[in-house]
Amino acid sequence: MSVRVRFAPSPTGFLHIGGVRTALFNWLFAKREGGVFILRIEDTDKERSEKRFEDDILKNFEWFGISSDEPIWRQSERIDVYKKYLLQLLNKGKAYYCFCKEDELESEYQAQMSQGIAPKYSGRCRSISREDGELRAKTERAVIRIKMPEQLIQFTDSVRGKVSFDTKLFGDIIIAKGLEEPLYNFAVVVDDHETKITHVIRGEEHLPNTPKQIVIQNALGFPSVQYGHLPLILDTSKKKLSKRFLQDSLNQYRADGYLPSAILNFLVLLGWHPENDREILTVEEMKKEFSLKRVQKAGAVYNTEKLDWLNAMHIRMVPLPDLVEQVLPFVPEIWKVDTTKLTRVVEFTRERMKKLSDFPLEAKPFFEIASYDVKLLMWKDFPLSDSKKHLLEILTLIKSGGDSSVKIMEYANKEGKGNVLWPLRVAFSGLQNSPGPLELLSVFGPIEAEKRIIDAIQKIS
RNA sequence: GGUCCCAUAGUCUAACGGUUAGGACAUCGCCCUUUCACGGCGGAGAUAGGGGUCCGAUUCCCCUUGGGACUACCA
Repeated sequence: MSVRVRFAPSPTGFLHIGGVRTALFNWLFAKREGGVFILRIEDTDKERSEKRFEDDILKNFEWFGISSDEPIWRQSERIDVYKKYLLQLLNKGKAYYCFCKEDELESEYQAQMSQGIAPKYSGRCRSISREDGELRAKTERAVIRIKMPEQLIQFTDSVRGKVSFDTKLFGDIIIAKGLEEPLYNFAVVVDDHETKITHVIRGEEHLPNTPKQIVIQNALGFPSVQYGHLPLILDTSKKKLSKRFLQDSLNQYRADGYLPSAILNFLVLLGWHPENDREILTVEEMKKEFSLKRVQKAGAVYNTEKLDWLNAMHIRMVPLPDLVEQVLPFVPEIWKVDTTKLTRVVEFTRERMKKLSDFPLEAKPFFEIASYDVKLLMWKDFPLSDSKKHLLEILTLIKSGGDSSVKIMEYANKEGKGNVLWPLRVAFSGLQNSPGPLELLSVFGPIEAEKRIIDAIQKIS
């Protein structure tokens, strides 16, 4: 049987990094196994689900290059199907209507909790007959509960191995707020079955839901699926990272010019590691090498220092013309006029960038000179007059034509590299730190060079 | 409180029961170098504690400790 997996976000908020990682692991697993990856929108919660959130999720997936192999599945469009299965459970006596009031239940739970017992539903409405239940449900507000069999649920998790839960602690859980309003645990089971999902790969926070879903699965007579629970992504104090933080960071990364491939590379390493020691991976390599067996059990602290490094590495892997394209959103309009020049500048600055938004800063000296203090032209303890002398000499070298950079290097080797090249670099960039003077010269040419050198000389005198 | 899960450096991680416990990020130092970045070389830094099993435990078992998730008529 071929592998079928899904990623099932609920559109109650913007897509966050944790979701991207879960989706990535599912997607990679499917690709590796030659299977199918499905995107399912879990919008059964009408109050909180919003279209704009769904749009955001889809838009981001496109950016990452992760796509659903089949049409997107929306729970809100499947209400009839859930209803069918709900009825089936009701008819078989495996589920029943419950008319208990929420606030009464609440105080019951409180009482149980204060006695140190796990709070659970008493099963009071179990005794209501099918007919009575249905009748009352027409006029009275009712929820549907599943009869929880008392048993030990055991399953083998792909990443955790054998896991077991005692259903005695659960009680009869609510699976729907009525025939038209299925709840998460129930809808998941139905959807996974309807879409023939073979492997459920999701975050560890879902581990306690698994036995409940297995019970529902059994009641419905569905075959079981293989579960795999991914380690949580934690903050520096080892707590599960907040959705809010994860959402903001994804938006921030996009705005800062992190490459999707670098983010994916960073995320895949959060809980997984290839067989060798290689860590810089392209998406294609991830697809080839991913395996559930090598997924970590312990939670991973989210530390983005490595993301910066990975992003720098990925920036270097992008072919130059593509990189120019990608850097464009960060380039001031006036710099876009000369694309040949822009390309050369990108070439000289790509290794200096950690993220694409670094480009304007790194590229600035190629286009314009910063205002600077005359003292900056001084090399170490040598007098400013030395700098002036060297700049004057370079000026004549440039004016004499030919390959001026060769001549400048010859001169620099004779006079001392720092003596010559430092003031020249400052004259060209006006900066404490910048690319080398010859690189700058090769991009903006002799005319601009002469102008900047003359300005520097005038500053000195 | 209850149930469940987890435990190698600051962080991400590697190690069919036998390794000087490996790699990467970060950090520090040196080199390269006109500066910064890049690059190269090197340093410091870890198996939570205690019991077993075994000729031999990072690895298997138990306990302790610590951390976390879940505990909705949300997903």
